[in-house]
Amino acid sequence: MARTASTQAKTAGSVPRQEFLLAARPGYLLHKAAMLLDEQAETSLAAIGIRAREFFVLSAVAGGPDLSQQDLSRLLNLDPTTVVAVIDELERREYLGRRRNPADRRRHLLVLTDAGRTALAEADEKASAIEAEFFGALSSDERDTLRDLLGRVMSGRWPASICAS
Amino acid sequence: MARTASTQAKTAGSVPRQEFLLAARPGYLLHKAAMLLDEQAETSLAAIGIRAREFFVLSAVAGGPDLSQQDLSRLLNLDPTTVVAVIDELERREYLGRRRNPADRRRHLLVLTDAGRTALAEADEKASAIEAEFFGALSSDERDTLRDLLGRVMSGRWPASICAS
DNA sequence: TATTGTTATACTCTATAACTATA
DNA sequence: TATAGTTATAGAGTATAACAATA
Repeated sequence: MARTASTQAKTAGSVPRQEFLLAARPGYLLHKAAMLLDEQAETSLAAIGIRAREFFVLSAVAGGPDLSQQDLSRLLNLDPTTVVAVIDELERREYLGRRRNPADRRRHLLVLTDAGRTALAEADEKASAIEAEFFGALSSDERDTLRDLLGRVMSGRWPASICAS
Repeated sequence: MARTASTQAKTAGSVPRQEFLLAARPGYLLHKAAMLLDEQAETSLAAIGIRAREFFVLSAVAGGPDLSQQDLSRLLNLDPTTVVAVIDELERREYLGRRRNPADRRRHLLVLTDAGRTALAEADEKASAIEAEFFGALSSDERDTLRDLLGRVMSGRWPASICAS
């Protein structure tokens, strides 16, 4: 874990001075908030022995066995070789299994095990707790608004493999 | 640049299926949107030969010469050793200079040169263009709302060195 | 005794290219 | 001829520890 993270928590102030112009940019706020959230998520999930990216993969695979490893790569912004490594590890821990896809024997069907589903449920609970803490300054309505706005920003930017149409 | 990025743009769909549960989480939306924005920012700034982190440092230093390198580390979520490398590079290109701080001779005063100010102005324009494109799906009011919400989330999480009180 | 900046170094993560098997 | 997954390897990025100068 980065040394910057823990130090930051201790020296946290209230609101930045006007001179720090980046803080006025929605883009930088998005970047900075995501960095903080990523750190907290990684720390919190470490308590149950799961990396954030592993949680992402488990969660995506839980949606159905139809996502190829390359789909996961595009969806989760992970290099294809990183996906291999993550799935190797998840398979080693018996959270999921690779089966051949009969429809296209180059691809794998990724299927969760019961242990995988249990781990995912645990991680999902942690994720909710992290969000509750991280977005704690916002009311429930405001959190919905934030989610809608970010959803709109992301609209049209998801890979085709997970889209309805 | 990640291969996932360019591929993603080409295969972009509209809105994720319900089965991709992560897409319903404000936390994951924040994470994913920031990844995309970071990629686009890096690509766009590369056109003028500047890294995103270099832009961040230039912008923070422009606010005043009172931020130490460790302040920058905490503020920008960069390891202290990374800050040294970034400033080395910016100094080599004569965008800024290190002066001894007479008040505390362990610290440096980081001062922008005219060339640094010019580069910053260029980068700032690029940044505005990136934001205009990235948040293009939102109205001006909605963009303000997003900025306010993220600002509230970040409130109390900035390092003391850039805070007013 | 603690802190700032620095260096050297180890480590992790990511990207590149090549290969196998399938289509 | 192209694609999915894999491997090996190179390269970039990050963290760790130690040091000099200063407080």
